[in-house]
Amino acid sequence: MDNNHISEMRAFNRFYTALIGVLNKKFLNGKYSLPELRVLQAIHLQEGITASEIIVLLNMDKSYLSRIIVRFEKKRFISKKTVPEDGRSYHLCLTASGKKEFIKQDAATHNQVKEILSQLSDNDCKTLIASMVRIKEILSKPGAEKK
Amino acid sequence: MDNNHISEMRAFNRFYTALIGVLNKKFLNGKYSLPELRVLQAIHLQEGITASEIIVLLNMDKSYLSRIIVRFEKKRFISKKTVPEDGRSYHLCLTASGKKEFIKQDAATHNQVKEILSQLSDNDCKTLIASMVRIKEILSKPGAEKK
DNA sequence: GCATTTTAGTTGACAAAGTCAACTAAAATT
DNA sequence: AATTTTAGTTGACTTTGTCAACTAAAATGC
Repeated sequence: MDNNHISEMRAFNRFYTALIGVLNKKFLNGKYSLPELRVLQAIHLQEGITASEIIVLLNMDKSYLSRIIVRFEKKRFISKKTVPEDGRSYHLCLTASGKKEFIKQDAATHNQVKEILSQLSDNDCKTLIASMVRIKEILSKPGAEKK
Repeated sequence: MDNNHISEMRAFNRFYTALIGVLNKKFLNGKYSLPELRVLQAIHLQEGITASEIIVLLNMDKSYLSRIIVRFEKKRFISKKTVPEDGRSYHLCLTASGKKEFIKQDAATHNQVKEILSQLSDNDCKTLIASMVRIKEILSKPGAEKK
């Protein structure tokens, strides 16, 4: 096993952590926290998702999630419908205003990434994205991402 | 500007955030927090660094850092020497046991990354690292990482 | 079909992480 | 010499996240 490879990957991890940190700080305009937005996104992507599904999906503490849901309910961004065949759980959906708010936030992140890419030459941009796709592919193969 | 590229980059960000999250959870054996380790690392890499330099380097709140330093001082991991030409600041150094502890922690992360890479074929590993290097290069060019 | 165990979600109490403003003392500026 | 800036500390606070206890419904096992 090549030590240089290990160092390189660690360097990349540091680099990318910092980058994402900056991105997150910028787009988190203070209104919502990252986990909150991820919850909105999860519901947006999968209307009717249940809390326990989100817990697995986002690897989240259930009490933490429960409170996030309560907050969004109070804001009328989320609605709950009891699951007919299971009286313990709820189907979560975005309300119209919840959807609107999510779209708005989502557009903001989109634009932020756009801004980064727009500073690159066409060639760099292509290479960048291709590299990202490759990394994702390689690390998604079985084994690499286990807990 | 290609919307697909933007989506790909966002997908990568989500993917890599999750990966780093898992890594961090694993190696943060509970003993130290991430910022704490980054502080140790900063001092390790640059013996005699001052608090205000760390603040810039790690983009950290000074009160937060101050308390981290106090904790490490109490553990005898860090020593302070006043800067001769500036009575307000201190040169920070790792003590022998501080260094030892840092090395230990550092080895743990190293092994963790090693484990990931060891699950890949030689080819995948090479491609992965090359991709990481390329991403870092491209995004380090002026403009892309500004606050 | 009744007793036990498991699961979904909520709540309370708390710990950890991070921020903000006020402060002290030294250095730099004018 | 007076004023402003800078380094670092401290107090008070908010946000973020965790843990364990709890309720009610569902699934399991005799």
